[in-house]
Amino acid sequence: MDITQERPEVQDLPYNVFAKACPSRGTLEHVTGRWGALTLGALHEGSLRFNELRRRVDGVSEKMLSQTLHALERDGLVHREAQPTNPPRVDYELTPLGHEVAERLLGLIHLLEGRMDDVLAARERYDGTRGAL
Amino acid sequence: MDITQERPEVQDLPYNVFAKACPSRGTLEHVTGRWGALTLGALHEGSLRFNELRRRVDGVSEKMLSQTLHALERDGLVHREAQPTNPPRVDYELTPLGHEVAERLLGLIHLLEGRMDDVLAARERYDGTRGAL
DNA sequence: CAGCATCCAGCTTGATACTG
DNA sequence: CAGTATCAAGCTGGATGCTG
Repeated sequence: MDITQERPEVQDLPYNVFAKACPSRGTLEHVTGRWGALTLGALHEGSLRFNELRRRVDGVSEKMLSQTLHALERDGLVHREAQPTNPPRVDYELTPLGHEVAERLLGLIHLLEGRMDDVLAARERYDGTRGAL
Repeated sequence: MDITQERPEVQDLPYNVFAKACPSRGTLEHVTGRWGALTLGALHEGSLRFNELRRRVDGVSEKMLSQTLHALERDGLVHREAQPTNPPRVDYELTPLGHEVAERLLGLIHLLEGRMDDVLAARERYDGTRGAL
C-alpha cells in the first residue's frame, strides 16, 4: 500500500523544505519573502518594467527590488528582457514555472485578503484576553 | 495609490496586500515568513506539542518558534491548548482558517519541492553566464 | 516540559549618491 | 530609465540562563 495516500506531504521526493539543509527552503524564502511574493504577484498580470514594478509594489526600495528580481531570475521564475536602446528599457515577466508559483501565491493572498476581518477579530480577542501590554 | 485600476478582479475587496499600509500584508508575512510557513505546514498533519514542533521544523530556535506561534495564534490561525498538568502539556493545532491557509501553503511548497531540479538548473545557467563571482 | 528575559553579533534594509 | 555602491541603523535571531 501507498502511504502517500494518507500523508501526501511525505511523498518520497528528493527535496524537503522541513530539512534545514534542503535548497528548496532557500527558494521558498525567495518566493514568499516580503518582496518576492509581491513581485511575483504583480508580474502575474503581465510583464512590467523596473519602475512600473516599483510603483506597483508599494514601499519597496530600488535596492530591494533589484535584489529580489535577481534572486527570482536566478531561480528561473522571472525572465529579464533588456533592450539596448537609449534610454534603456527592461521588461520583467514570469517564466512558466514563475506563473505556476504566482498562481498559488495569489490564491493564498486572496484567501487572506478575503478573511482579514476574521483575522482582525481574532487579533482583538487575543489582545483583549491578555489585558493591555 | 489605487491599484484597483489594474486589478479589476479585486475591485471590491477592502484589503489589498500591495498597499503598504494594509494589515493583510502583515498577516501575509506571518504566514509566509521563514518559520510561519513551516510551522503551519507541520501543524497541517495534526496537533503537535511545543518540542515536537521544534524537532519537526528543523533549525528553528525556541525563541523563534515561540514568537511564531504567538503571531499565528493572534491572527487566529493556530489554537493553543494548555493542560495544567505537571509537567505541563501544551498542544498546538490549526484553526479552520489555519487549515485553509496551510493547504495553499503546502500546495506551493510541494510545487517547489517537485520543481527544484528546474530551479537548480536555472541557477547553474544563471551563474554560468556571469562567470564566477 | 514549556516557555520568558536578556544580551549582542550580524544580516537586512533604506537613504543617498553615482554610473551607463 | 535602470540600475550599482556605500554606509548607518535597526531588526532578526541564536545562545544562554531562569521560572513554574
